[in-house]
Amino acid sequence: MNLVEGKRQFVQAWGAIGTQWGINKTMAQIHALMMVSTDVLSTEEIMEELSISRGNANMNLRDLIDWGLVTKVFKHGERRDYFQGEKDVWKIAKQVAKIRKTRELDPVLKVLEELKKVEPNSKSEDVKHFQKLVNDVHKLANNVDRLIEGVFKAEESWFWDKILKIFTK
Amino acid sequence: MNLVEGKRQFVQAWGAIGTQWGINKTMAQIHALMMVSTDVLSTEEIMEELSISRGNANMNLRDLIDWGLVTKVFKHGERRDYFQGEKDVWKIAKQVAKIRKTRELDPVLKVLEELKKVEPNSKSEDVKHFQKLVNDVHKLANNVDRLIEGVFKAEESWFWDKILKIFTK
DNA sequence: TCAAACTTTCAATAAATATTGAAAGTTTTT
DNA sequence: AAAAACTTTCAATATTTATTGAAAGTTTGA
Repeated sequence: MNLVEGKRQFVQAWGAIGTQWGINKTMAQIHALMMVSTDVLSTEEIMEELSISRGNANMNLRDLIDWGLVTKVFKHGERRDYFQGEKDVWKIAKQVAKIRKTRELDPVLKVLEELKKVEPNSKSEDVKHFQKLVNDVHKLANNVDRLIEGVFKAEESWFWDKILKIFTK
Repeated sequence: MNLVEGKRQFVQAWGAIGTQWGINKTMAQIHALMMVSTDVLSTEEIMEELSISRGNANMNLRDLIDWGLVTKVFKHGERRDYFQGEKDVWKIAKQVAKIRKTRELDPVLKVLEELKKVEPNSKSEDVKHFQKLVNDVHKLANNVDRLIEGVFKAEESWFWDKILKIFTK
C-alpha cells in the first residue's frame, strides 16, 4: 500500500469510529487529516481533501478548537488561517476523556445526587431496590471519574506500566 | 422526590447518556426501565411505560439480548414472553465494554495492522511520520484492549482497590 | 386442524443530525 | 473609504437513523 492510499484509509477509519462514539464524522475526519499531515492546513485544503463545504469545515474546526485538539496558527505575512492538530496520540486520548467527562459524566453524577433524595427513610422494598441501584451507579461513575482523573495526572509510560503490572503478574 | 418520579428521571437520564455514546435512546431506556424494576417485564408493559410501538420494543429487546444485558424468562403457564434485565451495574459495565471492544476496537486493530504495511522501507520523512502515527495509535488501542481484558478478569473490589491505590499514594 | 395469542419483520414515515452555500461579518490593504 | 481577502453564521436542505404499525409468522390449546 502506498502513502496516499494509507492516509485515505486512516481518515476513513477514524471517521467511522467517531460516528460510533457519538462524534460527528466530519469532525473526526478533519482531525484524522491533521494527524496524518506533517504540515498545517488551511480551510481550503481541508474542504478540498474531504470534499466538504466551507461552512461545514469552519464549524467543525471550531468544535475541534473547543475540544482543545486543534489550534489556529498564523503564517508570517499571510492573511489566511491555518490549523494545527495535536499529534500526540496519548494527549489526544487524555483530552477527549477529559472533555467527555466534564460534559457528560459530571451532569450524570449531579442527577444521581438528586435521585439519592428519593424517599430516603422508606422501608419499602421497591424504594430500597431503587436506592441500591442509584448508589451502585453512583459508585461506578465515581470510580470511572477517579480513573480518568488519575490518568490525567499520570505520565504515559508510568501509567501504563502500573496498570499492566496489575494484570501480568 | 417520590419513587415514581425518581424512576422516570433515571430512565430519561440513562436514555440521554446512551444517545451521546452512540447507543439508541430506546435501547438505553428499556434497559434503564429493567434496572429500576424489581420484577420482570412483558413487551406490553414496556410499550406502555415508554410509549413506544410494539416493533420498536421488540427490536430493541432483541438488541439488548444480543448485547447480553437482557434475558427472556418464561412464566409457568403463561404464553407471553417476559424479560429480565441484568441488575448488577458492574457486570453491565463489563459487558458493554466487552461487546464494544469486539465490535469496534478489534476491527480498528485490523485496519492498523494493514496500515503498517505502507511503504515499510521508505526513508521519506512523510512516510516515517505516518508510520509513527499508525504505530502510536496501535499501541494505544492495544493498551485499551489489555486494560479492558484485565477488567474482565478482575473482581470488582479487587480491581478498583488496585487502581485507586495507584492514584492515592 | 383451526383459531387465538402472541412475536417478528420490514417498508413507509418521522425525527434527529449533519451539511450546504449564500449572505453577513471582519480585517487588511490600497 | 472602498475594495479585496478572508471567516463566520444560519436557514434551507439532505442524509442518516429511529420508529411505527400492519401484515406475516409462530406456537399453543381446544
